[in-house]
Amino acid sequence: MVIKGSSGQACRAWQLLMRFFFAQREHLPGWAEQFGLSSIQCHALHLIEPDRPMPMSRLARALACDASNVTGLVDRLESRGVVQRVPSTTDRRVKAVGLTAAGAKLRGELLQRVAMRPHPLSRLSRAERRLLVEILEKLVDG
Amino acid sequence: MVIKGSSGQACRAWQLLMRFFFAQREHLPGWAEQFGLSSIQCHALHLIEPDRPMPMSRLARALACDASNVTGLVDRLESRGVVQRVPSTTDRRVKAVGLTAAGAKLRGELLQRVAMRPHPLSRLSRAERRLLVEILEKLVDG
DNA sequence: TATTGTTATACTCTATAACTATA
DNA sequence: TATAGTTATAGAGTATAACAATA
Repeated sequence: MVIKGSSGQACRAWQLLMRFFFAQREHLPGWAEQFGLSSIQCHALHLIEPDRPMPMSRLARALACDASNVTGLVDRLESRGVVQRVPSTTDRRVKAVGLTAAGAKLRGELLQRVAMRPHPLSRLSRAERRLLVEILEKLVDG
Repeated sequence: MVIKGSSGQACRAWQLLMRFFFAQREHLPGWAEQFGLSSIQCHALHLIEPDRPMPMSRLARALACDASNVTGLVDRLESRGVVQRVPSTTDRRVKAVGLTAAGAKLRGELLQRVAMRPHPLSRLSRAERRLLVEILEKLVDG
């Protein structure tokens, strides 16, 4: 596939990042299923820190989706027993989403499993890894 | 967010790649909408090369989804006027998905736009880009 | 018998619009 | 008036199972 535009290397790097993206997109749902969750549910669970309930509206912003979706998403997570709606004490309109004990446990396992996962990265040298981190930080934060 | 397991740097790199993944996941649908397509439809369109119709079953494998989904996906792409089902001459069971003239044009614009997109990558030095490509190749192919 | 594509069905994710209860 | 969350509705992506046509 030949593409014109930009520098050759930047373009190639971008294509590779896209291939990475679609590879993840294919593998993630199967991976998440280990935990009885969809990939977006995993993402939501990882965003909610233990003992720190997050208002639904903030969760919607963090997930970059409409607030109306969060209702159903949280419904499903709640019926799965991993989160719990807790009313705000300061604003009676607000409901926050907090982890249950089971949710905090599951989230821990999930993060642990993610951390153990990067087998392909372990083939990189120490110097390569350091540089990759530097580059990705520029990419993700910028 | 503190995670135990693996080496610190590999873990950090993996977290960054995941952040990249979810950032893309948020931005891609909006980006694809420019073309009147969903992100998966963009992905499919980019997989089908001009003058090279691809059997539905192969497309399903390439998209890593069940064959039954491809029926609807191709229906929508067909009603959008960018692809066309063409019967195989050698096996009367198979239908291949080929680009229409409009589809080939759209695909070209799409790839062009992707190529022009990597602004964050252009901030990298030449050496950084080269190394990033090397590392990503190991990651994606492995 | 096995494979290709389709249909039927069901669930999740997504958006928009209208509604309620609060602020 | 504006905001937080819900509901109703619609469309797209996903899977499984059953089916017809073909190999």
